[in-house]
Amino acid sequence: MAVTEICVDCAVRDQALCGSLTDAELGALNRLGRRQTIARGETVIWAGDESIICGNLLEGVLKLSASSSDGREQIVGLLYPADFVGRPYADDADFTVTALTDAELCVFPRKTFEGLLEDHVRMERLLLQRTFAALGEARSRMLMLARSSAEERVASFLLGMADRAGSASCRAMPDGPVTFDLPLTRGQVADVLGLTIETVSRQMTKLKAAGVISLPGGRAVTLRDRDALRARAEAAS
Amino acid sequence: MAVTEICVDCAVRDQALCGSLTDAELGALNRLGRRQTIARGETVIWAGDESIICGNLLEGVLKLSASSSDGREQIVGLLYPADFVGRPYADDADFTVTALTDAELCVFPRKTFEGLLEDHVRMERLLLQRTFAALGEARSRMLMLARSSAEERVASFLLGMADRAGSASCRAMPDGPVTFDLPLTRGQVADVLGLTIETVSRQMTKLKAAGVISLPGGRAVTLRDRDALRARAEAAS
DNA sequence: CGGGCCATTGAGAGTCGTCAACGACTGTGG
DNA sequence: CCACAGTCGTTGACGACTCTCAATGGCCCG
Repeated sequence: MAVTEICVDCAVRDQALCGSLTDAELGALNRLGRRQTIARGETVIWAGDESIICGNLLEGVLKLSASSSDGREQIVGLLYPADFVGRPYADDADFTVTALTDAELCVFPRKTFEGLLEDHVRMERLLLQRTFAALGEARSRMLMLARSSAEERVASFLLGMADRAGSASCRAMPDGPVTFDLPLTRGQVADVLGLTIETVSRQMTKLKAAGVISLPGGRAVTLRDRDALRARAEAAS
Repeated sequence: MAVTEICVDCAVRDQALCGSLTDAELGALNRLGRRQTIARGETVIWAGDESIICGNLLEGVLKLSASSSDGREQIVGLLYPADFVGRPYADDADFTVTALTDAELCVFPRKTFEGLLEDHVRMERLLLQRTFAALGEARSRMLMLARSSAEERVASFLLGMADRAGSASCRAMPDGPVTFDLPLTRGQVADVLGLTIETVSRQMTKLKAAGVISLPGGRAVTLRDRDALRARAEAAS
């Protein structure tokens, strides 16, 4: 069977929604979608605009953000490779999607994608499951945003980012020191955690002073004492 | 055609997921589900427990709540009649579901319900759409919880509750004074808004003092000046 | 070398949480 | 019928946490 052009080198083919499709089905997909590269800082979808595209993230990190009329912003979700992007079955996009790093997407016109869902029930079911997972995650974050202190937020954020980075460079020792780069600026971390830049910075230096983490420079972070960090995360998930 | 026993007097039949089914399909449903009544304060689903049931809310108001290990609680969603309850395709329940008023549910064993979804694609699609809607709502609340002041939260909460209550007693004048009963105690309002009882109470009396609302007694609220309330809600959805 | 952007640090102020007291209302039992 | 406890809501005093404003220094790039 001829392999599809687009999908053949897809880095996330078996983790994304398309993993539910057969090779034959992928061939059809190939004709409908296209690759799209995005530079860091570029916005793919604007909240309030017509919901035109859906797709999968292949590479990079995207932010999903909401903002109020007077400019206050909140990042309501981060998207990583293999995550689904977009809002099927709605005329308008709810949130703004912006690239935090250079990124690559595999996109479909929304209507086309809805047709795909209808033709491929397994894919629709997978999307339903993912949407439930995203809903659960969003609700967990509501607890954090509403009830956690700044220290708890920063600590649990670092633990979460370490899990994500750690799985990539999968290490043998689960509790030894880990070093990784945050894909976010302090300002973006603040937008995720519902804090200000200054508060995030202060909490980071506080954790450093306590010997729980190190800040080698740039956006690198080293977790020195994960248990201590977990203790400070308390309320978080 | 013989009408089904359970579904025939269902108050939300055409608004809930079942609205997508034919009469024949409803007949099958009838054998699988059952009615369940819940007293105010009773908990239907405990976070962390096995996810056993799914269903539709027929009557009453339920809260969906998350709590941290040390007891801090946050209401992450409110459920009204015709809303879907439960978490298909997951072994454990993510959140606790508790009745705020006496309530009535139409429930199915989770596995049974998953089978229903597979057999009735239109229902599955409807559930997907609702889940996306719930996700959007949860994310909007994240903005509120992270960035709004106490006054903004209370004002937008009152506007939201008025919309909900107002549609029931559908009035001709869209901006005249409305009176309605909150189905929540001050403590529960605080849990929804991520505040404390005292702060909610103070904001309410502040709005009353400003002539924006009245508090006739009990849990009744009268909106006197909706525009002023909207102005104070600002950042909210 | 100068201009941005980013991160850190300090000082001060404001909002909201905590603790506490009190009144209204309800249901219970003597 | 009344004392009583329990729940709910309000109000006050106080303090802590976080935001705001401001200054500084590092780093990268033109």
